[in-house]
Amino acid sequence: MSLKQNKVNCNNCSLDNICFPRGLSLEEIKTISQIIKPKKTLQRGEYIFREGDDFRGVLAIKSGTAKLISNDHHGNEHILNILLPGELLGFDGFCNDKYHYSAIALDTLSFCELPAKSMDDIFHNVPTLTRELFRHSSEKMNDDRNFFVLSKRPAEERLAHFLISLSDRLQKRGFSASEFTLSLTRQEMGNHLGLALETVSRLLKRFQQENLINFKSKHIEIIDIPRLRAIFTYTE
Amino acid sequence: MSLKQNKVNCNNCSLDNICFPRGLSLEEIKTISQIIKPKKTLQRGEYIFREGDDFRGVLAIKSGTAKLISNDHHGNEHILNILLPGELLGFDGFCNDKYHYSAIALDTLSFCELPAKSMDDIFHNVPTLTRELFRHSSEKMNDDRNFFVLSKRPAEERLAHFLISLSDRLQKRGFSASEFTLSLTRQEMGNHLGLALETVSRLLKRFQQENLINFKSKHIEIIDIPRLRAIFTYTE
DNA sequence: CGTATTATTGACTCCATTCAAAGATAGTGG
DNA sequence: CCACTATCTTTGAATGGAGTCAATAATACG
Repeated sequence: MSLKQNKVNCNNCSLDNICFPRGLSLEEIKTISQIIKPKKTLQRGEYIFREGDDFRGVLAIKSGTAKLISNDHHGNEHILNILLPGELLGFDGFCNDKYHYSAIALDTLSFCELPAKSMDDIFHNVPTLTRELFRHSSEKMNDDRNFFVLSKRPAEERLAHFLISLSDRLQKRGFSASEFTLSLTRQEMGNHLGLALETVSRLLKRFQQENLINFKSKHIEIIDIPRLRAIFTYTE
Repeated sequence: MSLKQNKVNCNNCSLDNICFPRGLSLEEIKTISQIIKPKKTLQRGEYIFREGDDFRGVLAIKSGTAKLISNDHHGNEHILNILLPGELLGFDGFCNDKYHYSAIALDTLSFCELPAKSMDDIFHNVPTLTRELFRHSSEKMNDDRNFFVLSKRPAEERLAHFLISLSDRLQKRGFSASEFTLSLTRQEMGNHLGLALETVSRLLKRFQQENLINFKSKHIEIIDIPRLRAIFTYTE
């Protein structure tokens, strides 16, 4: 009983300039292509990993989206972040050799894996990737900090920032910056932003009335990106 | 004109089991002692680095405390964290080769430096330290996540958590868990916790009335650690 | 097609903020 | 060493932004 594994070729990947291979030479990309485990596919609702699972490695979303969830002492779920294609997750696993939050597919999703057991090998032999991993990890910290600082601002700024942040990140990945479908309920958006679901609903309606966005159910079109961005960028 | 630099000896350092040398062999500690820049001393109010400064390296607080500050689009300061002896800072600098927040001494403070220019050397030659740096960085991310999740809870839970978190971290570093002087104004505490300074003042008073703490100006004594911890741990 | 989940909308409530004023503390110079 | 000033803290009263509750509407799903 042997399973055939497809070989990874990071060099062919459309995400090569934002994912693991970022900044590496062709030679180095060949090396890591042999280390990285080929992509696996999950359906909506399936777990990439669960809080408390053993650290398997740093993962990269190849396609689809995911939500990161942490549970607090009161049994409430907290959506820490939404991940898009090309984004990495699992850096928290280096501490205690286990994951500290859960990652769940929001769509059909595929991901690649830089295995934990290859990590020492990488540290020894591919210092450029090591540096790049620190850079990725550092970027994540900066994004989180930014989100945290904004989480102290009023509801409308938080929602505006969330939408613009998605738009920016989608554009960087070659998707439309102005139109997307977000597989999140109002409840989940509210949870992520620290708002009641009713508040999210009311604000989306207001943004639509002000001709900033158009939405139908989970499909969102941003009509006026600059004005939506201005909501959390400038004080009026 | 030559400045004499004292040599670092991480092996002699009282913080060796929580700082850079954590988990390293005696041999490795010797190696990094030659790489790490000896400690510098700052007075209260002086900057360790400023937001936007070039990345000099990852730093370790040797003695004293510091606050990390970020500015938002509205010109408001946000205190991201309070750092205690043995804690590392600067991991955010790997991204864009600059620091993304400021670090300011709250007391007379000294710190050591793992220089940015030695980083590639370390990645090549001291993989154990590389791994340990990831572990440190990962721990920081987990602490921040924990703080973030709690920042959505009511004011009293946030303040209780802040006090217990300081107590825990101080104890781990060999200081008293129940008594300390915190060089922060009510304004700064409130800023860090996302609360108005008046709210901090009122809550501290309530905690004192409930015999959870005793305080006089900036000196705080925690009388009942378990009950204070229970405030943010259990729902009643 | 019927049922369950999700979304909208309105009315009411509350926690924490803001405003304001007095009191305490620390730092400075005569 | 004390007076003076600036800063910080406490306390009370009023306000408001977002949450909760509740009922209806829309959408998704088996």
